[in-house]
Amino acid sequence: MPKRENETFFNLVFEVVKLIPEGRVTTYGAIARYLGAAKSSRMVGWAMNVSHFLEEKIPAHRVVNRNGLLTGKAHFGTSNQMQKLLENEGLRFQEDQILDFEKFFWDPNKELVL
DNA sequence: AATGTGACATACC
DNA sequence: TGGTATGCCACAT
Repeated sequence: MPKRENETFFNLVFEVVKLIPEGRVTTYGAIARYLGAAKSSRMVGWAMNVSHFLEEKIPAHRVVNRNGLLTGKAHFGTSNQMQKLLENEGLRFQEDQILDFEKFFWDPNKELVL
């Protein structure tokens, strides 16, 4: 339903999210910062929300909040869907939180070169 | 057209 | 240490 025709913040978000390597995760803030809108981290979350309606496959499960907490798990099919996907990529959890989060953290600002 | 809301992050009591 | 307030932008109503 969303018409992602225009190249907007959203599209950019998707671009970045799709670049997240398997077994890695990043945060809303990191993405927002990478896009030059550090204070628009909320929009990243919105983008993820909309991503479910998109035809493109957005690994939204690889995007978590700054605490490495699966805040968006509720938006996946089941509560454990998101965690399951990540576990399948080799991550471990404890109370919906990623263990060694920093270790798996993929910062577009670092990994990608502007 | 205006207002409210949201998968966050930061700053400030 | 922890709650409240604010920024930010797209989307739904």
